Amino acid sequence: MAIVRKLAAGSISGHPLISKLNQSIALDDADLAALGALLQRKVVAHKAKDIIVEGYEYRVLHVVESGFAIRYKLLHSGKRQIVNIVMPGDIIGFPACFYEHAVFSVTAIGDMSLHRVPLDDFTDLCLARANVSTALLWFAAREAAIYAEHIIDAGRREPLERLAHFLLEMLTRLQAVGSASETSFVMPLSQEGIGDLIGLSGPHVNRMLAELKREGLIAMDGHEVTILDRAALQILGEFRPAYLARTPVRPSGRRPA
Amino acid sequence: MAIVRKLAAGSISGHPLISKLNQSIALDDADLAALGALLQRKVVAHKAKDIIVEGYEYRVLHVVESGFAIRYKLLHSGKRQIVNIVMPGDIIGFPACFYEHAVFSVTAIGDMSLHRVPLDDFTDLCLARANVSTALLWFAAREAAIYAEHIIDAGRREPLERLAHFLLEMLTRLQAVGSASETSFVMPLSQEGIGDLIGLSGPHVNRMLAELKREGLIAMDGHEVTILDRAALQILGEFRPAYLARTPVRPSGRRPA
DNA sequence: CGGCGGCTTGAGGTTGGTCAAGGCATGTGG
DNA sequence: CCACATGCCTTGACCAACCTCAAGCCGCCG
Repeated sequence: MAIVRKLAAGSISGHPLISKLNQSIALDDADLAALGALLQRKVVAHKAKDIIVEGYEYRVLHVVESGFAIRYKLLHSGKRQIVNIVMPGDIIGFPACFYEHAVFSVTAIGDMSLHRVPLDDFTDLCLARANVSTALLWFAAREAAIYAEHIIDAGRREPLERLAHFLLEMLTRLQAVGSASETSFVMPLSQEGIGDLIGLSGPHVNRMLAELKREGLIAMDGHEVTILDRAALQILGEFRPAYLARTPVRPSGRRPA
Repeated sequence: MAIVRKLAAGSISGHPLISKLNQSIALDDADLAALGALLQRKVVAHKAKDIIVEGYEYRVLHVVESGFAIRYKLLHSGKRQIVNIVMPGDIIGFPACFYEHAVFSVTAIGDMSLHRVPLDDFTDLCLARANVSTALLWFAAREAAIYAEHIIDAGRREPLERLAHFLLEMLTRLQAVGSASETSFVMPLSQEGIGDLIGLSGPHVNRMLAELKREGLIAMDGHEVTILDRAALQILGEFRPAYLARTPVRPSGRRPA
C-alpha cells in the first residue's frame, strides 16, 4: 500500500495540475497521495473531439495533462464566442459539472492527454482535504481573474490592443506550463478562432496581425508567433502579468480556534 | 464559550453569504460558529466610497451584508469597464486579495453594510474547515460562470440582446438575495454605468432601452425596471437562468479512503 | 433659485463586419 | 507522382452599426 502510494505520488508529482496547486499551497504527502489516487484513469482525446457539449449533464471531470481545448458557446445567430483556452493543468468540467446542464461546450483543438475523474471522487477529496480544496479555491480565483480580463478585452479595448493583450496572455500562460520559449510560442488557434476568442471577425484579425507585424512588434512564421518588442506590446495592450502570477496561500501561522 | 458560539451562529445565520454557502453544502454547527467568528467587525461604506483601488495591496476581505458595489477597471483611454456588480452575499477582495496588487477597483454605488475579515483569518478558516473551503469553491465556480456569460455578452451578442440578457441577469440575481419582486427591481446603475458594464456608450444604452420599451418588453419608472414579457426577453437575450442557479455539492456518501 | 447629474435626442463620421475572390499549403486517392 | 479537394490566410469593396460630440431638458438637492 505504501508502495502504491509512493508510486502514485511519484508518477503524478510532475503533473501540471499538481505543480500548479503546489505553487499556491504546500501540499503534504497525504494530499499528494489522495490526488494521485484521483488521477488514475488516463484517456486521450483527438483533435476536434467534443469533450463537453452544452446542455448535457456531466458527472465527470477531465484534468488536462497535455494538449489544448477551447471552452465556448454557440449563439443562435451562428456566432461562436470562445470563453477560454484550456491548457495543461486546467480542469475541464470546472465549473460545467457544478450545474445540472453544462453551460459551455469544450472541444479539443489538438490531441490531448487527460485524466478522467468522477465528480463524486473529486467532491469527496475536497471535503476530506482542506489543503486541496483551498488550493483549488485559489486556482478558481485565478480563473475568474483571467475571465475578468477577457471581459475588459471584449468590452472596452480597441481591436489592436485586444490582440496585443491576447498574444501576451498566451505567451505568459504557455510559459507557465513550459510550452513556450522566452519570446515565442505556437498559436493553437486559426485566425478565425482568435476572432471568436477576442470578439473580432477573421479578416479583421488578419488586418490587426498585419499591423503588429508592420510595426515590428511581432513576427510570425506559420503558426509560430515571436514577440519582438514585449515592452511596446505591454503598453499597447495594457498588459500586467500580475493577474496570471502564482499567488501563494500564506497561512497566518496561528493555530485555528 | 458555547453561548458565544450560539449567539454568533444565531446572529449570522441570516447573513446572505451564509445562506448562499448553505445552499451548496450543508454546513455543520462548527462551520457556522467559525464563520460567525469571522463576521464580527461590521463596517459601513457610503455611496461612492472606494473600497479597493487598483494597484494597492490588500490583506483584508469585505463580505457584503447589504448594498451594491461595482468591480471595474479604468483604461488609459479613459474608458471604464465594469466587470461585475457586487451584491449582498458577495465577497469584496475576492479574488483581488489573492494578488500582490489589486487587479480591479471596487466602489460602492450606494450605502453598504460590510463585514471586515482579515485575509489571514479567512485563509486559516479555509485550511481548517474543508466544508467551508469546498462551499467557497462552488461559490467561486458560479462567479466564474457569471463572468463567462459577460464575455459572451461583450464579445458576440448584439446590443439589444446584451441589454435583454443583462436585465434578466439583474432580476434573477436580485431575486436570489431578496431585493426584487417577481417582475421588477430597482436599477442601481445610471445608463452610462450600464454602458460601462455591457460595453456600449451611454446614448446607445438609452436607444436600446427605448426600443425594449417600444416593443412592450419592459417598462421603466425612474430607476424601477419592470419586466413585462419575460419569455420574449429570454429568447431575445438567449438567457438561461441555469448558470445562476444554486448548485448543491452532492457528496458520494462513500467514506474517503 | 441656481447648479448639477443624468436622461433624451439628433447629426455625422469611423470602425469594423460581411461578402467575395484568389492564393497557398497540406493531405489524399488514383 | 500528379490531380484534386480542403482549409486557412490574405486582400479588397461596401455598408451598417455604433461611437462621438453636442445641445436641450428634467428633476433633485443644496
